[in-house]
Amino acid sequence: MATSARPQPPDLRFDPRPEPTIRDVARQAGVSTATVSRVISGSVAARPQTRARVLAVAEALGYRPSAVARSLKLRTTRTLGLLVTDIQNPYYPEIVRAVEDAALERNLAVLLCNGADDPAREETYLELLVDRRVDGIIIASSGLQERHGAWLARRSVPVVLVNWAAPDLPLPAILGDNRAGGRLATEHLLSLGHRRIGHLSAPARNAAAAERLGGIGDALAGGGLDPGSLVVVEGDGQVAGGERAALELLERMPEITGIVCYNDLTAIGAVRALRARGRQVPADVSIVGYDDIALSAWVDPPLTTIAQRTSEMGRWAVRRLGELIGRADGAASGDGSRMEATGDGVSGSLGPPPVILPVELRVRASTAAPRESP
Amino acid sequence: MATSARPQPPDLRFDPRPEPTIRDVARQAGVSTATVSRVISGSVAARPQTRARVLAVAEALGYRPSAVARSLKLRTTRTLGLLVTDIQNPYYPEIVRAVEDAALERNLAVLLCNGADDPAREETYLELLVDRRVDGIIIASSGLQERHGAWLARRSVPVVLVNWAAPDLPLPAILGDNRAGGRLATEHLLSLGHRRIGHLSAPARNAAAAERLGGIGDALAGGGLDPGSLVVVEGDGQVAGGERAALELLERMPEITGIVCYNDLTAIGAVRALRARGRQVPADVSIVGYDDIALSAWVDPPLTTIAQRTSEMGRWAVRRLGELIGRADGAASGDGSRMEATGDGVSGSLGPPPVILPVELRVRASTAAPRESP
DNA sequence: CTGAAAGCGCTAACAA
DNA sequence: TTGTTAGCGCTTTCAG
Repeated sequence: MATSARPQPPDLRFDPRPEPTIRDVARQAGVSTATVSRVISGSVAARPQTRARVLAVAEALGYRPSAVARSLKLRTTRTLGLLVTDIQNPYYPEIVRAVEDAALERNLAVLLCNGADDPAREETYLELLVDRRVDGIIIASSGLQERHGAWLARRSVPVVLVNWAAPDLPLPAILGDNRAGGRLATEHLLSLGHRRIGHLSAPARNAAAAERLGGIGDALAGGGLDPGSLVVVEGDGQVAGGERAALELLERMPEITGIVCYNDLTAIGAVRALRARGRQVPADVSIVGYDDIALSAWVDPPLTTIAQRTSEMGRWAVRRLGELIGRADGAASGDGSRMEATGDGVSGSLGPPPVILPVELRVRASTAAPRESP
Repeated sequence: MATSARPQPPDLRFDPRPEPTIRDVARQAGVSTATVSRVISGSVAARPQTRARVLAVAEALGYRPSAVARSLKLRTTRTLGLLVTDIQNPYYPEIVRAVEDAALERNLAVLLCNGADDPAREETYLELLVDRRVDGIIIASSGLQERHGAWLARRSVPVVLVNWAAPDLPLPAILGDNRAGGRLATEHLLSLGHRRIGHLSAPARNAAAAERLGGIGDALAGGGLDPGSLVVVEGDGQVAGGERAALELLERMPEITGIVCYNDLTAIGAVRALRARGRQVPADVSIVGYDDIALSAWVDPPLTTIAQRTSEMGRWAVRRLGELIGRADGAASGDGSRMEATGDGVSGSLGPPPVILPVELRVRASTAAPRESP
């Protein structure tokens, strides 16, 4: 048996060999702890001899300064909290990766918090992060304002938003140009000759969904179609919801030839639904996704989609948090990213407008001209 | 412009309103900090009146004890490190989720470390975790022993392994029964009538790959076929590698009707390759994946695959780490999970053998009887 | 039941 | 260049 019934038999415990402290090093090197501290941090020059001795002892002992003690003293933990909606949604690992890369560059650690679509859990995490005195929090969980607006308003830690913006709070935010994305997707279908277009959206509380819908309307109007006639069915941003919604869309609009989806997962669900109803993609119906998650290139057919600059978002968020914290510790310097900010600049008391990143149409194989072009 | 050129204009900084400390509470409540500490932690009973007063003040001030100070004093950070191979590989978010859930239950935080397939980065993280004095480390990154065996051997923190086992180190580990998985996948193909079977594996340094291959051999032998005749092509555990490898497999074995893949990603690549060569799945060739990631149900065709008990692994890892740490703080109690341990028990000096979790064949639509059943 | 005091491991004045 | 000292915010003896 690997799992014994006895609670913690002795051999289960890890040998608690304690880490050497700065005093151990100081003692063995015959200097004061202050000197060790200086040598290790390199903040103040020490006599080469002393320096060498301290370093040697530290090395021999395997001394590693305690970040805990240092945090207490320095009042900074060099740790970021990252709260995401749902780590199992393939979009979020991309953000996580981007944030983590940027953080590691500045040797910040990231406490990952997976909201798992549960407001109570989100709150637990928000408090946990404050308790742990993280230097800043990155929230990639749209709609958090509705659920925790009060907390956000009285927060005691810098917060930046990724992939959404809080409508009523002066929080720095970065997100893709959702309106343009919706428009691009739709224009693509129009240019292929589609005229009977539907939309699979996300729950209305999702601001991005509304924006994208707006963009779709823009494109329709631009193409001389009536935006009011667009049939919209609400999905849930997941495959299952996309499938369900697509089925309904087919009932309500059997003659449909093009579908713009809220995201790639929804699009994948739509493809499944269409197949289940005997329609080919793209031969019978074209489908456009959104986000360009890795997955979208792997499915059959590979999805035409709107690409977001996810890694740029992560990078920006970490950098921005660095500015807010004020500790000018930069492995900073230009990473070559140029970001175009839109917004009227008349931001009232709401602080600078969110940074809006351009999006891009990525044409793959889920779209084609409709069977009978008019 | 959202991003100003001036470095950190004043309005960019976050108002550093400091958190109230235990002394603030003590002062306002007219008691000593010791009393506040006792009331907050509930460790020692206080006079109801005092208690109420302290709680009221704490509430009013929005006092949240500093986990940093507490960590220093208590010599425990209530934080776990989780090192994964690649967060962008959809298998890992499932582990992350499981670990995180289990950790949150015991209110432990998780420092996420994404190795990103980079040994140097892994090492950086290992040291970072030690510096931060995490209470334990979960490593879900197979093959780490080859890269960081020395570090693992002299580690000063409890470590448990998830989804792999270190051959030469006495580290607690939990993983799926890879040999059985390989066997199950193959037996499934055999039972459908397949006789010309190939295998798309992962790099040989991957111990799981070897085990699975062994299982395939077992099944072949059991079915009266010569295991030596199995054609194996090495992929990379990703879609791209699977695609490449499948193409090669087709060249070397054009008459193939069944393919066992190292994992689902490889299987997805194989499906793509087959299609590219004009072969239908499963009509012409059947494909079996491994892992049962969410994705495998969404692709076309939905993958027949081997399911691992990922969330059980995560849960176990956290629990086991709790035992190793010895701090008997349990939101513990039975979570109903029963795990069957195999292994001969003759573990020599290598500690208890790894916990081996059973795996399960999940039949979907990527497998069928071969066209011409013999 | 409560307070005084020491100390977790580190850094930063301030002196020397 | 180096040592002494105080203190970050908390918990925990030890007295009272």
